[in-house]
Amino acid sequence: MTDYRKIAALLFPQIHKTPEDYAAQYPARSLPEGAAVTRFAPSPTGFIHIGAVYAAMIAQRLARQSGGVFYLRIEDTDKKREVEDGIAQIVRGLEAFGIVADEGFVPGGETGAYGPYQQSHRGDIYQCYAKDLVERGLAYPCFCTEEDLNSVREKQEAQKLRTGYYGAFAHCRELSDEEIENKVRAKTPFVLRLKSPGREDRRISFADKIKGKIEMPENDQDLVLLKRDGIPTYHFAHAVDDHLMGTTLVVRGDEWISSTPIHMQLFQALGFKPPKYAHIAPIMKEENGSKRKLSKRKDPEAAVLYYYAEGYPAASVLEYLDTISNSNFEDWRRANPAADRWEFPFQLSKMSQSGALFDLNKLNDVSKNCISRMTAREVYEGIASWAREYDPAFAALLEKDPDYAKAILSIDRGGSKPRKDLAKWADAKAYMAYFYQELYQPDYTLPEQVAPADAAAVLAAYEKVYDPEDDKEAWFAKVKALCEPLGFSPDVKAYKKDPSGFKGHVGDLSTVIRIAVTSRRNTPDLCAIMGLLGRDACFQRLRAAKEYYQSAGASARAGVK
RNA sequence: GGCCCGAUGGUCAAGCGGCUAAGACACCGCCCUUUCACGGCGGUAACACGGGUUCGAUUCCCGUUCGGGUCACCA
Repeated sequence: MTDYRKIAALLFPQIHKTPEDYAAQYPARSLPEGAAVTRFAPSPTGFIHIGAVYAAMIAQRLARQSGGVFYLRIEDTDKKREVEDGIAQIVRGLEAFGIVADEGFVPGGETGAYGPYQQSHRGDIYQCYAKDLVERGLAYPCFCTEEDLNSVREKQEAQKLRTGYYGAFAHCRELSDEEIENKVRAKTPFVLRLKSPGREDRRISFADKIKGKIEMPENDQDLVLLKRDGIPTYHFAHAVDDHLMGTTLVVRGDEWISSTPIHMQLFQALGFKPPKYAHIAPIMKEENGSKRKLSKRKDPEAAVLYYYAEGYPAASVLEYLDTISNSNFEDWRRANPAADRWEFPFQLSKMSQSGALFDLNKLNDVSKNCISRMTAREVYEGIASWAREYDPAFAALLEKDPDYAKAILSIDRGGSKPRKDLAKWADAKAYMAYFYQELYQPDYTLPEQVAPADAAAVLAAYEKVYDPEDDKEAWFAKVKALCEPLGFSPDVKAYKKDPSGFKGHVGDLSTVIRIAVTSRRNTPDLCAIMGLLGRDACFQRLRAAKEYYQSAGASARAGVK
């Protein structure tokens, strides 16, 4: 007859607390009815994955929406994969997207009454529950070596049996008290395994909040609870922590679905009420015609830093993620363009069952809309702070005269039909370049239908009438007035009906001026641009272009002869 | 291979027994327009396949195929 208490004491001599002690230390939370306690529980293994932000964002939303708590727990039970500064990277990465936990790890440290929120600091807690399991005959030490395990697996494979440590293959289940005592005394390393009460021929089901009812065979594997070093495995830590911390809803990637039977079993063995689960489908990437999960290793766009470096505003990435998470988000946004995204009534049941391909086009579109809703000041701040890090020279240029930059960004901003030129801060430099002498690179290439000599004539004439004081109407009236004497039609429609007799229309003519001033065929309102550039710069550019076309016209004539 | 999950246009997706099968992004055309952008209008484009159930299947059931996940002393 096995004496479980004796074995437990032998295995965990230093543990004196009991589960009751911890139950008292971490009382149930007093929260309003229906409030969800959710969490984000990453491993500090390097940069934050976009999928992690996605999951964290959903968990946070669910907690906030229900008046609950969202906390950040660090799952650092695998020292091999741990990365230096990992925790700070996570906290900072989330903060960059406005995700700050209510509890657990937050910028500046750790907070909350249910900690520690770092698994490596919870060793005694796990050991205590492990000891309890041993005392109750639900867990046992396993002294098998890696080689033992391998040979078992080979045997199983040869016989085409399910592999793993279960049933009759779980040799250490049968160890006598004496054998255990001897091995422990001899300091033989061991892991602690669950004595699984499950049976493969029985089924277990649970109601996933996203995927609905999922039915699977029970787990009958004697899973490792504590590793050789005494550190818990994910499964065990999950059960203990989420119970003690009062988690009511676990939001996690759907790669965990297949281990949920294990978790249900663990919760039961420990006497805990299991949380609800919401398994979210991963964000996918297309490669060579097939889908696969965005990979941290292979895909730069998996890293949240990528979006940051490209200059996508955090708000854009979040909104993009919102559109993926609930397909009615876009409709809601159209109906509530100015509303805070927190006001959107998010529903887990509206989440997609299968993974969505990451769509850069869509991100760009969402981001353009986001940026178009911002004020010039916000856009300026966004560009400047991005540039400080990724394009210091450009940042310096902007910061030399913030008001000028803001004025540029104000052109056609606001109103019901705002421009949507910028998808990311990195687009700003090209968009603004011609406003800065330091960045300006003249390019006088004309549209095909305009001859250099005509361009020269247009500029020569325009130079004489240009008045920086003109408002938009006066400005355009002058451009129009130039048309007929120079052989252009002031009326685009009339020209299109009958192009004969004209060299072009006002559009062509103003294009000449536009190119002369900005070296661009397409720009926002030219009058506003010239106003910002100032009279000196405008005259200077107008003249330079005119001279260019004059000499080009001359050489063209020379060539013809 | 076992076990799970999934399958509507190029992408994201509405749909939940009877619809000319929404909408968004992308693409194309037209309109507006001094250019662009914005906006408006329109267009190309989809229910993976085979069996059932039913008066009737995109929708329900079963197979097939395909895609994804998982089978660690990693999370």
